[in-house]
Amino acid sequence: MNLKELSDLLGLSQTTVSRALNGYPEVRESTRQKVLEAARANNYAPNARAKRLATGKAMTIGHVLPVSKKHEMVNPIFADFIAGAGEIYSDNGFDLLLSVVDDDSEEASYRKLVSRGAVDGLIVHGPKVNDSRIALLRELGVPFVVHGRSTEIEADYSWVDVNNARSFQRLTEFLLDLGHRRIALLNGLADMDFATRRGAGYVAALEARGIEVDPSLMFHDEMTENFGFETARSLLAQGNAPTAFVVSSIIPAMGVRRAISDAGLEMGKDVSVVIHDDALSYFGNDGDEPAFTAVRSSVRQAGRHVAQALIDKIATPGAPVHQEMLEAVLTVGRSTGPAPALRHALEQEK
Amino acid sequence: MNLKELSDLLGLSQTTVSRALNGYPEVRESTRQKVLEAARANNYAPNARAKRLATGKAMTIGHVLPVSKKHEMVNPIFADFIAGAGEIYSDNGFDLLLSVVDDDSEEASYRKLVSRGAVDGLIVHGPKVNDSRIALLRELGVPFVVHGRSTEIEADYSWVDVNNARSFQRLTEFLLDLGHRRIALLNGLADMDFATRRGAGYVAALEARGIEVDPSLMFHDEMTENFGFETARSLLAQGNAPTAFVVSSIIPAMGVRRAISDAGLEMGKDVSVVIHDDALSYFGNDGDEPAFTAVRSSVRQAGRHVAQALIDKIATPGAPVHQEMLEAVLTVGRSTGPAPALRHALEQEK
DNA sequence: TGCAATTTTCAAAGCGCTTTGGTAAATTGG
DNA sequence: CCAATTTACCAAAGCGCTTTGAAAATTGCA
Repeated sequence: MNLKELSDLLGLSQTTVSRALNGYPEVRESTRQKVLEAARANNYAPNARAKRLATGKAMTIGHVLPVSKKHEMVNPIFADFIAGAGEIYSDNGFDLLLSVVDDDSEEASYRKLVSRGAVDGLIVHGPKVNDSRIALLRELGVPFVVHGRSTEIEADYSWVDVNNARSFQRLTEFLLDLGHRRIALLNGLADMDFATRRGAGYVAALEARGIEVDPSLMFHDEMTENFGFETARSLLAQGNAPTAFVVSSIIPAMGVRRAISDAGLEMGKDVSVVIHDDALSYFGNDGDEPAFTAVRSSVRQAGRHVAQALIDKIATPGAPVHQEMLEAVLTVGRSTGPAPALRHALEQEK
Repeated sequence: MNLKELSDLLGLSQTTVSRALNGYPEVRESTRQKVLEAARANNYAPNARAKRLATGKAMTIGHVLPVSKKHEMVNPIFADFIAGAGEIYSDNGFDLLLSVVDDDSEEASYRKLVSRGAVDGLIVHGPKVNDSRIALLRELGVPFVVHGRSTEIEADYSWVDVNNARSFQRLTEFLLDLGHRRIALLNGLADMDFATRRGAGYVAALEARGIEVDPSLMFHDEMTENFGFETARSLLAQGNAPTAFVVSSIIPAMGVRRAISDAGLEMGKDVSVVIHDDALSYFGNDGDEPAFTAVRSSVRQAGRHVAQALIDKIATPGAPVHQEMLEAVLTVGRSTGPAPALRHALEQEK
């Protein structure tokens, strides 16, 4: 059923039917009711392809998911982020176009999406330091919002981020307060902007206490369970092992926990672990006593905020950029305790 | 830049330019080259909205991601599946439309997507037993492929699935061969079709050995890490605890492992664990000695197959249904060993 | 009752492509 | 060399909507 058929059926013009359906005022209320009912009865929905051509709007937001052929790695936070963003799109009548591309053709993909007119706006995922996509999208003149930020980019652009530096400084300080001095950092890939900021927070906390930063305790990699496991295993096997770990995601933290128990040690007693927790739906790190001490910031919530910001931007092209810092709260769980040296001292006291 | 501008620029008609770009034969090769070069130089790409209206094709595949407001749970395999499917779409010029909907309005969402003409085909995720979506999509007359199957549905429809029953029978037999007799099953939600089949495989293995099935050892829930942890913890704390676990996904298996080590036990020695491994990119359970003994079947690969099947179906409407069973291979890892009783007997022998 | 103002409806143009049904120009065959 | 093809190109229609500009119907007020 198309508009012509529906209007013939009603004995009205296409104009009137279209206006009735789209809520325009210049149509009598009784007519509108008739139209709406006929549309429902005949299961009519305006053809999206025609509507988009006629209005010049795609009513679609693009997300580009770069997939490295090398590692075959998909960012595990992606699904939760998309779920959050998608809720907002649904509520606002937007479609979500997901473009899965090889990571070396990511820019071409953005370019194509825009020149084809397939999207009204784009989300930038996983910005790197000095990310070239930001300049590209500004040049293309398409509305976009970045999930995260990109250091070294001067230009104003819209973003939604968490305070990674402060969070990691806070996590590190927490460990320092417990007497830990050798603290390992398991971070994301070195070129990711968030990893840079997290590293800076970690370093700042150590330096503020006059503790020398040991580069051999800082690791960058894809945040897999295996990365956590292998790194922690080799660290724990060596002399002068760290007594604590700061881990960028709950997934490598699973690996760290595995390495700790494999080594016959106890997490929260012999070795402490703190993490950044994205509040992934299948890894609830919550309740009265979460497994891990963590700064938590729901990536799903971030998805909602990013989506809303982009929709607003599309609706109001002239508006100033949207820059929003989400809070990450520090919650103490069972994965942390006094450093062994300090613990012995405390026990002595009694 | 649109087609009219480009053809004016070239001094050719829109017809000729369109044909040159779309590879039709009735255009001189030298002309085609000129057109292609001008298109490239001017960064021209045909407007997707106009093209879709003109051709009557959306060149878009729809995926519906139902998100339960209750559990706020997103299926963790979704991202990897989408990554696989998306590769195929990109290679074939299709877009991927992802619709995130509340799980009680899922059917309405399919209906709308089709009547709007927004998609040429649909993927059905996570089929339940006797899933109503299959009848709906047949009625709507839209091409679709199911990832999984739906028991009790008589009609022919296209699907790509793994042999869940056989896999779980095999996993259970493997444990039985090691002398385990009390074996717990941590399964997905009871109404999911895959969970039913897996449960059946587990039961079949036990019954074939004349071992009574104990319903108090069978659990159904969302496959979160916490589900694995809580279930295993309470089981291990009670008298007559199981000596082995069959777990439907690596994620709850992480929780089981945590519960085992929290109980001061050793996985692979005191307690054995076998899993279904979807080969999620961030949980590599591979290498010479995988952490878990598992039947593995890459969900990303499944995504590729499902996508290809759907594209074929769209290209050839009259073709017979595509029904494909993917193989899951059993790989032995470090999470399994002889049942304690059997182990003691073996040690005695020496 | 009559006429201007207002409300309601309509015909037709336009969105940017593809595709049908042509027409010249170039090529071929006898 | 000329008719019959074949090749290379074009004008215009059509995809199903929205929206502009105009007409018809209704209302208000003198």
